[in-house]
Amino acid sequence: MGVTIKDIAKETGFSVATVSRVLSNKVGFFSQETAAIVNDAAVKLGYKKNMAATELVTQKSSIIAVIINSTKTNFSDSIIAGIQKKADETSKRVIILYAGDHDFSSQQRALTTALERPLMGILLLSVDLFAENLQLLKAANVPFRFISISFQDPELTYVASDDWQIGYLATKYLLKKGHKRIGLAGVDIESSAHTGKLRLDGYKHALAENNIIPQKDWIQTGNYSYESGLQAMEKYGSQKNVSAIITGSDLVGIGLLNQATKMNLSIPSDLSLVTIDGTYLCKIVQPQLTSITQNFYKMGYLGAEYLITNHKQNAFTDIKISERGSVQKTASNNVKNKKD
Amino acid sequence: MGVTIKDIAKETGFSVATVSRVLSNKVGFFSQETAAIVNDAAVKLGYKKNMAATELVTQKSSIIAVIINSTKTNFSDSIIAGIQKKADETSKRVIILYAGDHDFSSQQRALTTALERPLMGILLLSVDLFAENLQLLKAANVPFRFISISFQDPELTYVASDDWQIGYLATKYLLKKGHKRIGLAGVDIESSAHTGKLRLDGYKHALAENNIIPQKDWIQTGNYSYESGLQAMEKYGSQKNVSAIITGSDLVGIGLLNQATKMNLSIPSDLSLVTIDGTYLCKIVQPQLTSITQNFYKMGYLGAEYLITNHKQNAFTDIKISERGSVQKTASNNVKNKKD
DNA sequence: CTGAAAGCGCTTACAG
DNA sequence: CTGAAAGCGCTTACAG
Repeated sequence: MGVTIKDIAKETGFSVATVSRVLSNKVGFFSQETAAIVNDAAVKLGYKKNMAATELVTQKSSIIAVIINSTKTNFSDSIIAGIQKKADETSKRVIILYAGDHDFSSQQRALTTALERPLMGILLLSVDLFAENLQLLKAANVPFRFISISFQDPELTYVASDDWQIGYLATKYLLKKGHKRIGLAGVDIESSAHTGKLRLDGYKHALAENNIIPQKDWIQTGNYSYESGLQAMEKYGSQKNVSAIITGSDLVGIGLLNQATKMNLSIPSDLSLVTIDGTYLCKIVQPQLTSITQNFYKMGYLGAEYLITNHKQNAFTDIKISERGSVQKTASNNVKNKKD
Repeated sequence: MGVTIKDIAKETGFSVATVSRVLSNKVGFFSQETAAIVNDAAVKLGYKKNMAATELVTQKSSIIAVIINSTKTNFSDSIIAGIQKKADETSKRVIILYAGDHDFSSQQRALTTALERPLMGILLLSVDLFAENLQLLKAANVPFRFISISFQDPELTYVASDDWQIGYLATKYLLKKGHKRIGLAGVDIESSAHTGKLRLDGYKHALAENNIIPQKDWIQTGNYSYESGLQAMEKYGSQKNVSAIITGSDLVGIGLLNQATKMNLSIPSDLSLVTIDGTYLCKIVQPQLTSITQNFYKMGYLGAEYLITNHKQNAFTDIKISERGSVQKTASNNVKNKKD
C-alpha cells in the first residue's frame, strides 16, 4: 500500500540496505551524496517508515506508554506535559492509555495494549493496580515506574512527592497559624499505594510534636474525590469540632468548601482549609484555596528521565505552600467553641 | 526474548501455522482438542503476542489513535470514555496522543507517532490542525474524523454538537427569561473550525427573531479559556450593558463569574450566566452554572462507531439545557439600567 | 561506502 | 484439520 524502502531503492538504484542506513541515519555508513539522493527520493515518493517493521526487527521501540486513570485526576495533564518534554528531548514517543476508573478489566486492557508491542517502558500515573494486573506488569519484563504514588514494595519504583512531608508540612503550617483542632479529610488509606497513610502519619507526627492528640472525628478518610469532600464536611458538621482542615486533593477541598457554604460556614472566617495538590482548580473557586502544591510537571519529567536512563532509585519532587485565601490566623477562639 | 509461537509449536508438536490459527482464533481451522493444547501451552509459557509482527503482516491494526490538545479541555475525558466504550465493544484498542497546546511541532509529533504504524483510524478531539499538518493527515490515507468541532471542508468529517443550535438555544432561553441585552463571550471566531462562528450566528439569529440588534460590546470573543472569561467581564464592565451573558465554555463562564464577583456584581441577581459545555465544573462553583450541556460521551461513542464502520456522514449529538443557579428571570428592569 | 542475505514474529493462500 | 512456505518492511552482521 504505502511507499517502502524497496521503492526508494528501485527509484535511486541503491540497495535497500543503503536506503535503510540513510533513512535511519546510521552515520558513517553512507556518503553525503548518497544521503541526499535517498532523502530526496523519500520525500518525493512520500515515504513513511513502518515502525511495526522496525520494532519487529530491532526488538525495541522508542515508545513510552503512559497509563492513567480516566477519573478526574486533574493534575495528569501537567505530569504528561513533563513526560512529553523529556520524551521530546530524547526522541522518544509517548502514547497514553486509559485504565478506567479503578476497574479491573479496563486496567488489564490498558496493560495488554501496551505490552502487546515492543516498548521502551511504562509509566503509571497514580494507577492503583489490582494484584493480578500488577503480576502481569511485573512478569512482562518491561521497565516501568509509578508517578505520583508511592509503595513499600521495593520492586515498585516511583517518582512522587514525599507524602509524609506533605501531611507534616500542612499541619505545621496550620499550627503556626494558631490552629489546634485540625482535621484531615478525603485521603485514601485503604489503597495499596501508601500515599494516604503517609500523609496521615505526617499529620499525626506534627500534631504530636505539639502535644495534640487528634480526636477520632478529625480524620475523615475518602478517595480524593469531590464527593469525599462533601461527605467529610457533613460528618464534621457545623459544630466546628475543628477550626481547620487539610484536604486530600483539590477536589476534596472544593467539595468541602461548597458543603461548608451550604451549612452557612464561611471560609476562612469559620473554617480554614489547606488543600493538597495546588492545581488550577484552587484558583477558580472562591475563595481561592491555599495549597500544598506538588510539582507535577517535574514528576513527569523526572519519571520519564529515570525510565529512559534505567535509573533504579525512587525520587521525590519538591512541594511548597501556596498561600491563597482559605486560611485564617486564629488566636484563642479555638478553645471557646470546643465541644468536648 | 519473549515467548513466540515457535516456542509453542515446539512445545506442542504442532506447526506454527496451526498455533497461529488457534491463537488468533480462526474458527473452523482447528479442532477443539488442538485449541486446548495450544492454549494451555500458551498460558504455561507466558506467551504474549507481538502485535508489531501481526500488524506488519496483516497491514492493518485494531488501534484507534485519539489526538487531543494538552490544554484544559475538561470534557475530553467524557469523549474518551465514549470512544473507549465503543472500542471495547468492537475489540479495538485506543491509544491517546497529546498534540500540545496549539503548537505546530507538537501536533506534527503526535500525527507522526500515529501515522508511523498501521492504524485503524484517527480521531481528533477539538484539535485545530495547522494547514501543513492537515495536509499530512489527508495524505496519509488513513480514515480520520474530528470530534466536537466542525468544518466547512467536506473532506473533514466530524461528530459534534450543532453549534448554531447551541447559540440559538442559549439565546432563546435567555430571551424567554425576559432578558433583552444578551452578551456572548469567549467564543473563538478566528479558528479554522467554525464552531465559534456558528454559535455567533445562532445567537444573532435568535436575537433578530426578537428584533434585537446586538450592540458591538455585547460580543467579546476569546479562546474558550478561563482568562477569556476574566477579560470579557472586564470589558463588559460594571455598568451592566448586558443583563445576561452566554459563555463559550465552562471555564469562560467561571472566569466571568469570578471577575464579576470581584467587581461586586452578584450572579444571578445582577447578571445572568448561561455557559456552553455543562461539564462537572459547572457544579463545583458557586453559584452552579446553568448550561447548554453537550453530550460528550455520545460524541466519542458515535465518532468511534463511524470511524470503525467507515461511515462518511457528519453527525450531531444532542444538546440540552441544564438549569442550575446562574440565571434569573427578569421583567422590565432591563431597560432601566441601559446606558445608551 | 555498498550490497546480498538472513531474520524479526507473525499470517495465510496453497496443497494435502 | 494441518503443515510447508512465502512474505510483510525493515535492520544489520558479513563480505567486499
